[in-house]
Amino acid sequence: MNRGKALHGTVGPSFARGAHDHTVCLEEAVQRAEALCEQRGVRLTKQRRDVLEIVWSGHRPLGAYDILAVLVQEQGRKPQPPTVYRALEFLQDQGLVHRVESLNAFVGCPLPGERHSCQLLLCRACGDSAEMVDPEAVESLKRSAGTAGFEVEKVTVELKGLCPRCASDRAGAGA
Amino acid sequence: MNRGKALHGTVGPSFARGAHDHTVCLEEAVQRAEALCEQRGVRLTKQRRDVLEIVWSGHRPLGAYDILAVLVQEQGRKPQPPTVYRALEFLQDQGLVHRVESLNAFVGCPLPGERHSCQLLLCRACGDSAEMVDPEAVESLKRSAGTAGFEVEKVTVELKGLCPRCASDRAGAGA
DNA sequence: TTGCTTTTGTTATATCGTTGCATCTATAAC
DNA sequence: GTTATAGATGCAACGATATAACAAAAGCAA
Repeated sequence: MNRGKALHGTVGPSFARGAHDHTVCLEEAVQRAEALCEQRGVRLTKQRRDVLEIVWSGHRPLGAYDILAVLVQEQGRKPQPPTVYRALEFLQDQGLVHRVESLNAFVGCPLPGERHSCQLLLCRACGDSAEMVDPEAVESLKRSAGTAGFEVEKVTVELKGLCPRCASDRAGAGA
Repeated sequence: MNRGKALHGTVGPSFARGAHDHTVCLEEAVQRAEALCEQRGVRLTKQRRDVLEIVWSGHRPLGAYDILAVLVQEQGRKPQPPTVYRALEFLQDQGLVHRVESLNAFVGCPLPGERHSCQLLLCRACGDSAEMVDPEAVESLKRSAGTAGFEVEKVTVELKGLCPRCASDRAGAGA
């Protein structure tokens, strides 16, 4: 878990730490979600939990229709797009998942409950993502915008590039 | 024009400066585009120039289908989506327009030719946008990502909130 | 002119997201 | 327990965004 961790640098089980036990990773995410929803008096229904688990099945952002496909595969019923989008909306409102604007996709948030604007690292090679917290950058952005008279409400930062693994693979291949 | 201007703070005819002569603004943008394309030996065809002018008809990001609608309205012919997307792709490659990821829309770049990652200010009330340059923030982001072993190739920053005009309108309304 | 490359036209289709309304389910008041 | 209510889900249709594949045309150079 990340509770009590200083909010600077990469957070969550990002590719920065290499391999990890994803079963545990997923379990902890669901437990955090349960605790938060309980605490806030909102309902983490089966649909919502299912969608959360699918999003958390990896660290690669998933499209709404990817999620839908998994739901269809896993269950007898045949949910429609609104089902998925509604669940995602709830999860976003609760800060449990982030929307990745540049991919039209969704990814689990390793820091639910903490008020933060997230900075996402997106690997263009393997598709994996990680969340990073850089308060200085965010402060600088807000300051610059403020100088221009702009009142910032939401900060979206997405960095595209190569994750450590893919970068070294590329280097190793002689590129 | 912005040539020679220090690359820090808002750039272009943003809402930071209030009203401006947009006819001149558009003309200069097209002239910059022509000069750049000439210099690079690429072709700013009629289609591409038309799309550029439509994008630059205001400072509000336009969707591809908005642009398409204007093309249909202005011309006898009836272009199809690929026409617009191809023109937009060209203009993006040449750094003449930016894609606004969080809006699935496109907006003219006031700094073509300069190598920069753009930080966009997006007003949620009036829809207008402005471009800002904050090298410190970008450096900080790259540094943070680098610490995690991530090789940054592209930095996307979009700030949503209220532009000066809309912010003061709101305040004036007693809100 | 001829041949080649680049651009545009055209049709169809893929992908992403929402509206509107009916139905069901959990919760609470009685 | 029954019933009223709000919240959640099911469902059908649709709207918005984006691309694939191939044909035709336009620019350019030998």
